[in-house]
Amino acid sequence: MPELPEVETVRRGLKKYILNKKIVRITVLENKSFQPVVKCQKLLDKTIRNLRRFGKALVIDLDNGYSLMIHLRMTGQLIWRGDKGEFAAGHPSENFVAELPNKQTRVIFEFEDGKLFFNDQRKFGFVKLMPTTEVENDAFIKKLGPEPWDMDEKELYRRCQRHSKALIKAVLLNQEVIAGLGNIYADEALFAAGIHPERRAGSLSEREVAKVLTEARRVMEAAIDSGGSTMATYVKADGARGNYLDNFAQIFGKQGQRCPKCGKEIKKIKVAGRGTHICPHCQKKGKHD
DNA sequence: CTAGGATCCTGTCAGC
DNA sequence: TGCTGACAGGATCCTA
Repeated sequence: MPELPEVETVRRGLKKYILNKKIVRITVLENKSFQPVVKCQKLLDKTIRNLRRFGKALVIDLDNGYSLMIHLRMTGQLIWRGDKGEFAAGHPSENFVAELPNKQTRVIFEFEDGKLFFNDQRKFGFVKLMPTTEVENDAFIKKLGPEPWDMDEKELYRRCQRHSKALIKAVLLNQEVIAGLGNIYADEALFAAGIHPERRAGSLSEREVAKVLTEARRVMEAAIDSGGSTMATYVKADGARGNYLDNFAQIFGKQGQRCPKCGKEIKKIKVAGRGTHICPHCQKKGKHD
């Protein structure tokens, strides 16, 4: 998915088009994607009052005391097609420029001046309707760790010590430890910090943990800063996949290419069940400081 | 309690 | 061409 920077890009982009707008029609094409589907008509004639983000979850507050929590998981996308513009973000694919709805479209929210499509190839993502007062009690949101900017390096170090036997990459992917990092930004942050993803979290020094946190913030800030315009460019382009990531990433998806720091070959390995990109020269397993 | 693997689902790609 | 297995920007459930 869509990690924190992409969800933030969705939030900012959608806000321009749907804030204070009324939902005039709702179509659920895949029941699994809207929970609970029997209540979907509660959205009818309701107005969007706020868009919030909790880690990788987007929350849309309505004016009737209800909220929509949207999680894009691996392949979710939110695509706006309106009279006054288009916007697409989430998992990049040809859907960004395709005719919609299509067979990956799960939910359609219609407004007076446009349509919002929730597309999701693998159906892991979902839209969940709940009272606004219940959002912060939602199991996922309740367990969520602090945002990278809301915790200091000592706090992250403490959390690494608590999961001392786990691999550092697994710890960074754990949303209860720190909110928002996914497979791309975990690899990017570890590469930038010069830390091998298979190091045990408890083996990192305070200084190494501080470096990881600093780099995680830096790569995510950079992605958010470039996200909006890059996505807009992407939509207008030919739909060829991957421009955004290819331009942004230093290490992710770059296996076989040369490390930007030392020039040696970037490798792809499996860590914590996920494809993981490293420079074996710059990220050594035994390295301590 | 933690750590690690299987699982949900659709689609694409490499290799035979 | 058709088949097979691996893999995918995530999180949860189950087991040890």
